Amino acid sequence: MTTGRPATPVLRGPGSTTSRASTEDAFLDAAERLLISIGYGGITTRVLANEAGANHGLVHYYFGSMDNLFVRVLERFTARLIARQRQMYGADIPFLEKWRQAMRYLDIDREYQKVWLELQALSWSRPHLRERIAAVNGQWRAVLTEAFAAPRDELGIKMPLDALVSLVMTLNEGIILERLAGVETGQGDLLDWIDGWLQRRQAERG
Amino acid sequence: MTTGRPATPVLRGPGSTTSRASTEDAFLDAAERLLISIGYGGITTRVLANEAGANHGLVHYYFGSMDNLFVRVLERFTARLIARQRQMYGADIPFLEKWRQAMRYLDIDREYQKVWLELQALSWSRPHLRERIAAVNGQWRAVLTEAFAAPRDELGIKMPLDALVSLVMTLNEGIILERLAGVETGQGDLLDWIDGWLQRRQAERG
DNA sequence: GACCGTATTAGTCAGTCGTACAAATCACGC
DNA sequence: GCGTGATTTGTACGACTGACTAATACGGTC
Repeated sequence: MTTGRPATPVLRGPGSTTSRASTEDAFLDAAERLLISIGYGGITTRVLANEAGANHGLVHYYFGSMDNLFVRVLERFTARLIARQRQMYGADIPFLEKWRQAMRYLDIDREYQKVWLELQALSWSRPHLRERIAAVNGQWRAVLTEAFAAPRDELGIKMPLDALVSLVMTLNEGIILERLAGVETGQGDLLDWIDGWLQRRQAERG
Repeated sequence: MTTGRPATPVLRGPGSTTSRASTEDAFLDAAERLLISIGYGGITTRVLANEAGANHGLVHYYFGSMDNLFVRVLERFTARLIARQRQMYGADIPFLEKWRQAMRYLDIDREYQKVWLELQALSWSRPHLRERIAAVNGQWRAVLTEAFAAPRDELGIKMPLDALVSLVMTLNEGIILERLAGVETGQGDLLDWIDGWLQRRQAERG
């Protein structure tokens, strides 16, 4: 498990809400692990509290509802990966290298992807969650829009930027969805072809 | 609701299992409607039986488990749409027309898509369902592989067929996933660009 | 009309659920 | 060392769950 942080005791600062942060984090860490392993359907207040090593009554005391806690897990996890992704795309290396790194991340980040899709599935039946889930989608879209604007010109891609970003977004989401269902047929062929296409373009243009 | 069939009383044939089929269908129809409207998480034997107008004990009598019933819903629904899709792709019209019809279906079939993704989400935490869900994915893949083999040659697409099919599959799945979360940004631009690209190719080659 | 197997019903079972809440505990300023 | 408010605990509640069972209704066959 690369994502869960140890429940390090936090140095108590002045004021009143001292250990609150660490307990909240224990819940968020536990929920993250459980979303990855058993999905939201199997998470009850008692199961979650047991995993977090805390009392189940605290879930409502701190978060009000399980839904709210779940969304906080996604938002915290997303912030980590968005920052990493922005840094990667901002590096001063050829675009082809960035693309390859992004495809490696697509392979590595399966735990985040599970959390993201679990929460999406939850939002299908919980309309009040839709907005916050869509916001996460929007953040990823913003990262890709920034990252692909310049390479699009350099590689001479005629497709409008919005269309290109949607192509990459849906490609990623489709691959994630299939992999979660245990399907990987043809994905390697497709990603290999894209890699070759980028190589050729870079050789011609760059 | 365009998908649910009315619970027409079936003419009792000889033998013993006479009205069994109609009761089973009532459950499958009800489950289909409920998967679309509230998702699998909200469906219990009693809710389902109420929607089907039957006794909740019959769920186990007929299907053994809710999971099994859910998968039968998906398989029945898939069979309907696979047949329609094969017929459409088999017609003697230009490929561009077929593609446009497929994109119309992608817009119309949201109820099926909801059922499909609900069942995929269920399979994430139920390993024993994975195989049957993956089989549905395989059926769609087979349809696309047949449908795109000839057009690929005619339009002079260099990408390997498996890669091309994965591109179309993941594109579709990504669009479905985003739409379920209420996100449609850029999809129109992308589909318009693809349409234009196909027009140009057809004009040059066809 | 008696018979038989399937279809159907109502009801029971042992659990689990989210939520609420009073009591206990804790940290900390004074 | 006491008061105070935040934090944590244990317990209880009513509702609900999937699974199961025994009894009954029914439809067709002799």
